Amino acid sequence: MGGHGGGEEGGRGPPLGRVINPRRETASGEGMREEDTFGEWFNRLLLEAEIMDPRYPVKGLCVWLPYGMELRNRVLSVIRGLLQETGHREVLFPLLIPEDAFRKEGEHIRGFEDQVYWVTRGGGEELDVKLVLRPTSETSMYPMFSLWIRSHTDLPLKVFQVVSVFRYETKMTKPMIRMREVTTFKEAHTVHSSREEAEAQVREAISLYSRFFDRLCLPYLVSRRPRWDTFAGAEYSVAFDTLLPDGKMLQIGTVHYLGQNFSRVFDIRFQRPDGTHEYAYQTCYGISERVVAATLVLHADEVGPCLPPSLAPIQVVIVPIPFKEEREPEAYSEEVRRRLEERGFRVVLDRRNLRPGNKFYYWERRGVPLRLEVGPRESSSRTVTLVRRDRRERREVPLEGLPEVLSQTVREMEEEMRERAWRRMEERIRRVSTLQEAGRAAGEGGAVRIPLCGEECARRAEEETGLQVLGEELEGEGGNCAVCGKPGRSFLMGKSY
RNA sequence: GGGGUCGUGGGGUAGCCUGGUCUAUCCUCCUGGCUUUGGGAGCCAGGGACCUGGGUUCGAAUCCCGGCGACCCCA
Repeated sequence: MGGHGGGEEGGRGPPLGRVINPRRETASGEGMREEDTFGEWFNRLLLEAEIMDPRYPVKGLCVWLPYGMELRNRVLSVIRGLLQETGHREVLFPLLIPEDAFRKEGEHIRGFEDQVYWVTRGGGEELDVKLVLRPTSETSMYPMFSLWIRSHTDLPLKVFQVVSVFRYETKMTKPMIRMREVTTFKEAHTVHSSREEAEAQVREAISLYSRFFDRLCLPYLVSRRPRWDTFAGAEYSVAFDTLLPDGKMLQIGTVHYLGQNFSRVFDIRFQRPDGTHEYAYQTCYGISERVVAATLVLHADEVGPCLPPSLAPIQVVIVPIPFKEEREPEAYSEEVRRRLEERGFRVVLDRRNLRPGNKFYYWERRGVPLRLEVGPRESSSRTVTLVRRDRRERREVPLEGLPEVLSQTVREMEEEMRERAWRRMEERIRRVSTLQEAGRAAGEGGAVRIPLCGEECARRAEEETGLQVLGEELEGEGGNCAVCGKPGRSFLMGKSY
């Protein structure tokens, strides 16, 4: 896994350069400690795990550190793979959008104008045409789509890009969760020749994102956002939310059906086989680095994160347990490392001059999912001691066949991490039938499923509970509306980022 | 949008209320040395800080005002 750290020969050693994070006393318990606030805990986790440095001197901007960058890139390669398998092609549009294009779609501009950054000057000169830093790329892409699309044979068009987007957030910013520069915005945009095909694309996107979150071992809830929370310019929006340890819901993905709202104003038309013209039907859908935040936070314990092994920049750390006058473990641990690298595992052999326990903590803070302890005992019996980061149970495994055992362990571990995270989330999402129960359940740090008959009553429910209506579940059991008593459908309510 | 708490070495803090022995505390971290280290944090030495701009004062880490930044609560 070259390139990690400035360690020993071949870059295989641990990072010996600057170690940013401090040592900390650890307490028992899981994840956040009592005295932690979520924000402070998360900042500390990011810095100690060397994922991100939140200390950049501009509000709402952060720095990705090398180790975090590797994690980010692995996450991206998963989503890239899924998109490419389903016929999406990667593109890259400019960061700057001219004012007139940005202002074309009325709803869209109303949704974003309060939070865009303007570029109004070049050197000492005022610009004739003001430019916005994209808050999202519809208005950057769609004028070009209009040029590209002539005929039904040009459709469907399915593209995506991974870029920074900028939003002048007025709320409190939070590293990776609410940023003014979202540095990892994966946005897909598709164009279709019929409403049916475009809505089928919405379903494909939902299934694609579901598979993506499964790969990250993340639990999620899917709901259709209420009208007032629909993406600016869309006909409807479907969103994925997950529950964070502080009891708030985090939106980790959205899928929007745009209908012809944008194609009309950007003049994206195609010619049908019969010679007539029609405006195209569009969708767009996005995820951001918030998925990395969720992955870190939902699989963490009091020491730090536990990365899903298939995504971890370092999958296995080997810690030699030395013995006086005994050189054998060193040679033996080299052999173990070599064998695993030959089989494609991302491995670090930590030969630093530190006590083993010190190294255990060091790698656990960085979320390395698997550890091999190799001492005189293992050396003489040709075995290793395998420790899973999430369970910390020790288990002796013969060197012969170790790669197979590790592959098996990776599968089991991810399955377990996924199930554990799902269980923890579901336990905290109560099904309730009254507003009083909703308020109480949310007060205990969770969210609720509640039957409501429609958006009017959803509004009322928000006002009376102080909670937010996230949306109507796509698949959910109904019941009588908690506000008016008429037959209703399952809505999600909770506190939200 | 409204309210609150707070900015001290890279990280976490003591000191601030009651201005002066603050040449600023402790832990961690970093550097160097020692030690091949006994399955969960070795030992010794050294390095490193009062967010920023103004004001009050003989004197400001400490008091006042603005800015920037962090965290929390409510809508």
